[in-house]
Amino acid sequence: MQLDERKYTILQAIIRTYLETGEPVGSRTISKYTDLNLSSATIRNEMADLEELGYILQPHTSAGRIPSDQGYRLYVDKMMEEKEREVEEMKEILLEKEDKMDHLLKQAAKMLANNTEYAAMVSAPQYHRNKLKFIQLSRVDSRHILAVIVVEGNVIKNTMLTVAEELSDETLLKLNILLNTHLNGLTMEQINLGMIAAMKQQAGIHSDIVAGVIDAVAEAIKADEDLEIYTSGTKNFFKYPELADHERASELITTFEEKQLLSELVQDNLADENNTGIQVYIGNETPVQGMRDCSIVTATYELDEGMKGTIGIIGPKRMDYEKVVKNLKLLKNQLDDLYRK
Amino acid sequence: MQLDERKYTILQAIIRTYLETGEPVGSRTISKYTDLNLSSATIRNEMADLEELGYILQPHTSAGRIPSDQGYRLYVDKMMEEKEREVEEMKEILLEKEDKMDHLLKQAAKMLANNTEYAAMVSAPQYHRNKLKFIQLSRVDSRHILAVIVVEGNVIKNTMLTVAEELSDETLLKLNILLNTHLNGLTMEQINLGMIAAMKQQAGIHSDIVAGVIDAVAEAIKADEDLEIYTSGTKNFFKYPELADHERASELITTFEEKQLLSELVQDNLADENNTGIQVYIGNETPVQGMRDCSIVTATYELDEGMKGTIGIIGPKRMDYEKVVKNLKLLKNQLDDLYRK
DNA sequence: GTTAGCACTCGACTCTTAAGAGTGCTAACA
DNA sequence: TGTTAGCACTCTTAAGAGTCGAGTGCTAAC
Repeated sequence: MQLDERKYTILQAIIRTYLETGEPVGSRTISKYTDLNLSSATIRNEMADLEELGYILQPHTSAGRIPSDQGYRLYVDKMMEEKEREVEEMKEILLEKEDKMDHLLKQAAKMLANNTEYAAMVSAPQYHRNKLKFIQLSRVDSRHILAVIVVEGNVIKNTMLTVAEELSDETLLKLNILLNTHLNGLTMEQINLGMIAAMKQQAGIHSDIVAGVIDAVAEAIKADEDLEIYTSGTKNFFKYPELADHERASELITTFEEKQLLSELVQDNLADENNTGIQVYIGNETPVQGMRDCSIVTATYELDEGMKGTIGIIGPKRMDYEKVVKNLKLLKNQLDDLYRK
Repeated sequence: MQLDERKYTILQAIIRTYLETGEPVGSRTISKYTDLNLSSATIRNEMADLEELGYILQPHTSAGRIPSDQGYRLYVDKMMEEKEREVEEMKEILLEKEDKMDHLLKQAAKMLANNTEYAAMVSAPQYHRNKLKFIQLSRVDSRHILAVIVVEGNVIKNTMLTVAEELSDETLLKLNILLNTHLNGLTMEQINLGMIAAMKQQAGIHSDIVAGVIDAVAEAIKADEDLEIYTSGTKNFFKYPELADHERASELITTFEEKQLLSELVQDNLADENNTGIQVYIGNETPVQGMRDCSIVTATYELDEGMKGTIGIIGPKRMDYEKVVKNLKLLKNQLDDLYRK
């Protein structure tokens, strides 16, 4: 049996209706809804075929049909094939140009959740194997030295070091030169024990400062490993009865709160090299345990210097995919452009 | 009518039983539970009195009684009066000494939530009216200047400034001196437009850098206003049926997610000068809208240099107050000691 | 002051019933 | 051969009736 045009039209009608109502869709509804001018009986026949093909399901005998994961998948794929949707009628999103990235991303998550009425997540950009760019030691007061470490991608880390006695300007300068000469432009792997020993020796009685700086450098470089993820719109789960029963809701909310569980999603996305931009996971396709009853739509954005991050929407399988894709694309573009202009 | 010893014993028995079960408590249960050796009929009489006094409620005729907010209040007050509970049998909490404060606090929230089975929040410490301590400009590469701003309490802010053309070492040094001379030791209020204008004039063609730094300083000083709050254990709300219905849960979760809404709580706590350490809000006493069906127990911790923060537990009114208080005290002490040893 | 007893109340649960939506199948029609 | 009308059947859902039991308030006796 083949999926001909008419069958697809009916499938589409079923899905659209189900997206709105969340209730199983009956043959009569479709008979009236579409402009095919077919009786409910004919629709019933076609529906039986669609069921046999695996695109729709019957929750129980004598209920209407609901789309299966496979059905959604077909629908989404077709939709994505269509020409890039115009984004014109969307109301302008105001991403205020805050200089603090985390504020911006928090705001982005919130906006996504508000616009779509689903739950949203935004991951901070991940950096690729960082090189050290610059180290600066400064005296803050007689007992404290501030070490500022700048890593490729302009990630900055500060550490306050405590010293037993005040350092002279000269000593500070010497240490600054020592550190920068040895370490600039190096990656984690390139900084080895031999170098560290040599530097400590040169630093003499101030070797503890060198040690402190090295620790901070290590931390600054590996900082990308604990991934920052912002979420918003948790309460939207309650808007969809199929997600809102205690057990499911509790699981979803935990997954959403324990942001580490979402990192799978981010990894999955960033790993996919030929990622065209938007990724849709339906039901069991999800890489995130505990969201098997949901659909997840994600996009990958890229800031300057190869820093990539992920934004995503989590909602019921009967999600308004078009709206969601539109929103994600829009935000993705905004983020892509952010540091490019 | 007076609340005599026997009435209080009965009230206590009602509350204790209700804490466990969450079900209205009947007279027969109390008659068996306490060692007063009173028949259910007598208990019924006393209960009628307690109800008249406002300590307990009847959800409907012919149901048992549940404690009123006033009842809880009495119970909690009496409990707090009792000698400081020993904390001995508590299993040791492992607060690994991470140097990153936010990690530590996140972990603290998680631990609280796990230990108590309620939802937990931890606010990052707030600083009091900050003075500028130190400014440092450094050249990162030919087009970028890094401004590091250190504020009293060793709060550090970094800003990357972009310049049209490379600055000489000499210019940089001059700017550094200019900024530090004018601004060090000043508060937000003390930096006025006249000063800024004077500095810009002295900076000549580099006045845009001065402007950039001033902006960053403003932000660093007011940074305490957008308060960082960490939460954990949202799913625990689902453990208590009285909080788990859709409407309530949705509201609670939103409140918990929109951390700004919790700031009331923190403010309320920090404002209270003669705060002995633990604060209990029952039902309507809460300063947080949308948590009127909950009880909230908070503690204030204090790090070095007068930096204060709040930790808290949010749960149903029938909360195990003793356990919660114990946990909060323990964590408070750990945090208090953190930078003191 | 305490208790036993009794009538009464009211929510929770179970069972039944009816309505309604929707199906599959068959037979007739174009 | 594809489409449609009709009908018996299935299954869910909502409403109603009845029962159970926990718990109360009140009264009268100890």
